[in-house]
Amino acid sequence: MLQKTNRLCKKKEIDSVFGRGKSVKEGNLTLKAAKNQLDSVRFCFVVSKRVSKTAVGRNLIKRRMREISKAALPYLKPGYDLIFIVAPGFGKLDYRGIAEIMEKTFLRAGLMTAGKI
RNA sequence: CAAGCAGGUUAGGCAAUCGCUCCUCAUAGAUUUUGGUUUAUGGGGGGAGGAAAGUCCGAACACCCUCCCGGGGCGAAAGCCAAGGGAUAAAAAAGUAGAGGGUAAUACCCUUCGUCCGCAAGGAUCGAGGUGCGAACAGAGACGCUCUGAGGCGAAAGCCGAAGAGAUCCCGAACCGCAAGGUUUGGGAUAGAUUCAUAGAAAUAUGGAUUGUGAAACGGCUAAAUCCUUACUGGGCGCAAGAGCAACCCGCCCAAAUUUUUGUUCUUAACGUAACUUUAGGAACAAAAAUUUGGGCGGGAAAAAGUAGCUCGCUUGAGCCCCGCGAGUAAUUGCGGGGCCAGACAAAUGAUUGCCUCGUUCCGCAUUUUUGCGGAACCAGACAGAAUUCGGCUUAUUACCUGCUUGGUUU
RNA sequence: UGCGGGAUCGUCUAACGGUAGGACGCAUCCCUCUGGAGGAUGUUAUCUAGGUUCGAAUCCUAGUCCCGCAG
Repeated sequence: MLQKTNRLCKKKEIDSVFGRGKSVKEGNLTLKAAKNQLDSVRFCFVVSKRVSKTAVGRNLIKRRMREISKAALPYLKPGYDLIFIVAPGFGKLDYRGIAEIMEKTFLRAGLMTAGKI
């Protein structure tokens, strides 16, 4: 689990990222990124009910993405709010598959310099 | 061995690295609510289920409505107000239904009677009293026509019902019309085809039987799943209930500042005077009003808008599990002992690995079959994640165990 | 989390427990030199599974899917 300083929780802030953020799409994953006034990177994960019918399946995807984000945190540029939106078809992937897609997404968005997670 | 019926248990373990949340202790820091609050680090401890699910029921708890009791207060009295407690009686609405029991309570559970289903083990969302719908086809005939109603039966709902009126059908008469038909009027019928017995002079009444049709046939069937009554149960609304604080708004009070007005005192200038007076300006004090700021107290009814700010409720309760001794056929329950109990708030309980068993699939050998042994692969694999809390029900699902029934085969 | 509503032809909708109707579509034909308009004929449906009933779109139970409300 991420620390509280790396979580994006408030509805207002999420709405503002949706409004002014730039989006990058890689496969089934969409990333919305926007600058914030802080030194840290904050994450938010959106997994709709269409991805997985059960709460267990959705929580598993979110937990794995949080772990990958935690591992990637030292390599990322600070000062951004990030929202990951998961599209259907994501539930079949395991940990390594998700990590691969997220790494590609970070590189395409220009948030990461070294390609190591 | 096969098919089936009933009941029960289980829902992996150990370890490594990196993390999250709650409680507690220590250290360091911040801060005038200072044995408080809060931040960081470290030590210790706790951290999903049998269904956490569906939300189909029931309760606890909270608020509201109705009603009852009511400490106390006011009043000459009648009576009025009212903290608080409650659901005996009433209203309304919703539900329940063989009998008896269990429970906080239920549409749940247990025992038992009857009925139905099943060869059986067993099973059923069957069960108060009454009334009532029953198309089409088939059939002679399909719930039996409507209203008033003397009288009778019944605890009630309601039922039976002499007689009369209307309606429909059949038979007939008169009139109108070329005819189809129409109007008026008389009689009969409106539960019954055939047959038997009894009573009777008879009409008829009562009781029984029958072919065929059909789901159902003058005697029943069917209401939790379209009604009424009786008996029983106060009702509604759900923790996004509800409460407090802050903030905001309104009112009052206090303090300070500024402005304006008035009054008093002092002073400057001007007209005039012996002098007071008068006019204009300044300073000080007092009073009033307005505005702003700060503090305190009280309130926020209705409507509209904004903000999902903080805290409590919030997790130990009708608790759950095990053992022993009792009550009871049982569900359940009394006493004693021991053990266990998550509390987040965009929402923790995890991620990546290693090993061990439990399993699953495949292959080979032995065996009549079941099965056993060996090897390989997958390697805890299914359903599934607390959100106010419990008790049921239902649905989803892994691996197994026990008892019983029927049938087959072998001895 | 709690509470509530719904599912009927391709679409929008009706229907006391008793033959599932209508509109717009679609197909064919007529009309016209052709198309449109108009006319005629036809096509296609009760979310799923049990139950109550002689009989279920309707009533009951369970499930699936969709939608709404809360301060």
